[in-house]
Amino acid sequence: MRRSRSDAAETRERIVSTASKMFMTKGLEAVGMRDIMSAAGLTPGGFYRHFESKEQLIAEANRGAFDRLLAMFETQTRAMSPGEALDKIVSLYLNQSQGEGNTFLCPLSMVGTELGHCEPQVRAVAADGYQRLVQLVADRVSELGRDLGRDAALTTASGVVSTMTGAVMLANIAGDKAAAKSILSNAHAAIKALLAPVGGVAKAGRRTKS
Amino acid sequence: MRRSRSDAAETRERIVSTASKMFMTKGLEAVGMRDIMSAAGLTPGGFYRHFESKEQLIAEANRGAFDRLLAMFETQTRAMSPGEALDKIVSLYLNQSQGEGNTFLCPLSMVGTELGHCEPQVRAVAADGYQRLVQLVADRVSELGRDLGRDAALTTASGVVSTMTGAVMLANIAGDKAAAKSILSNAHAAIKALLAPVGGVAKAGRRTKS
DNA sequence: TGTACATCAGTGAACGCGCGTTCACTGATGTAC
DNA sequence: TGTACATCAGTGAACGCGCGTTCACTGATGTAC
Repeated sequence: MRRSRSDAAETRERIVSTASKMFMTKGLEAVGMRDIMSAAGLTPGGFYRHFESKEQLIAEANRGAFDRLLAMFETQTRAMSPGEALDKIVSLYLNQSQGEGNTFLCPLSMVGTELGHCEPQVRAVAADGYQRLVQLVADRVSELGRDLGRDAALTTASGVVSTMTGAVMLANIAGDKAAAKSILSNAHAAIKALLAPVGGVAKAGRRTKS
Repeated sequence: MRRSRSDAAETRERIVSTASKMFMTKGLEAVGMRDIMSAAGLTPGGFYRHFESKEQLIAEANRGAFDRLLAMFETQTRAMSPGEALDKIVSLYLNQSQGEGNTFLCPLSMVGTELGHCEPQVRAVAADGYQRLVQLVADRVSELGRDLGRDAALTTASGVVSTMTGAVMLANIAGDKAAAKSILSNAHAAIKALLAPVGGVAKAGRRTKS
């Protein structure tokens, strides 16, 4: 039975956001079309009124996940000093999959190695998400260390993002909760050490503009 | 036609090592039993004379990959100073998937997020591999900074491993070779910065035992 | 505004396919005497 | 050492299943007059 245009648009969004959560928590290949559609309260056939293929849904679901994650970082750190903002972003990122209601999950750390084997369309979304995440961090790093060049800020930010994504991925593999916590707190310490010379939040050595 | 026991043992090893390479480069779910068996010069049915299931093969293939990787690190850094050894290990790890003949690939960075969704048996192998990798790095860090406690060395090593695994995973997602190289060299710089205060190889600040 | 018709969101059964796995079979290897 | 037999590594067709996708269909929505 046909639905109104706004109903249809709502359905489409519901499919994408439902799929996004399922893909992040269970993996791209492990989640089937029937799983997604029934979780969205629909039957399988309806999917193809909205999307061309599962591949396209994966691309949109990941883009959506990046959008939500980055927007959340922006709002959560609004009006914070760059040092505080960086620490908050790192904390939020590292703990993304620790609690129960994990509404903001990053594709890079949750399904990163699967993305590496996807079609160019999907990989482009992932590569773009990575760039946006690095830029978000680099902006704060730039503010923190005003004497730093643009390149130095991007280099530092890239290192921070590698550490964060790696740590969350490893924490998801770790058997027990304690091992996961340990990986994450070690990564947090490493990132603080990385940011310290810029003038950061760490206890250790500080170096500011002149 | 039955083969001798040594032939059979050889066959078993060939299946594991063939599977290991294929799993690392294409992903665990993307590689089918027929692919593996035909790459090993066999037909599908023979598989079950050696293994109980694909799951068991995944576990063994990953254990083998860790064994080879860690043994390679040991031999490649034998008789090096701890600082040189660390730098060599980091270089080798970061460039594992850059060349053509990638014979030493780490499951954590190649199929890490897929491992997170596997059965406990497989996750245990991955978690153990992670611990061994951290220990290998921590040993060198300990040698480098003799005044460092055991815990501090492990913490630093854990940070280094998070950064390495994240960087290689991200480099595998990156569209072009240049972006990949950039991610890897930024990660290398971050790790040097992390190791510098221990008394490491970086140009920046050095701090040794009194 | 009311009516007639085209559109199309959503249904749910069905399609083809490739997956992991099983199985009857072959014949060289290993074993018992 | 030679012979008879059991074992089992490897074959390749087949099984059942779940996947992504297609399709005829339904009926409310949108459109034309």
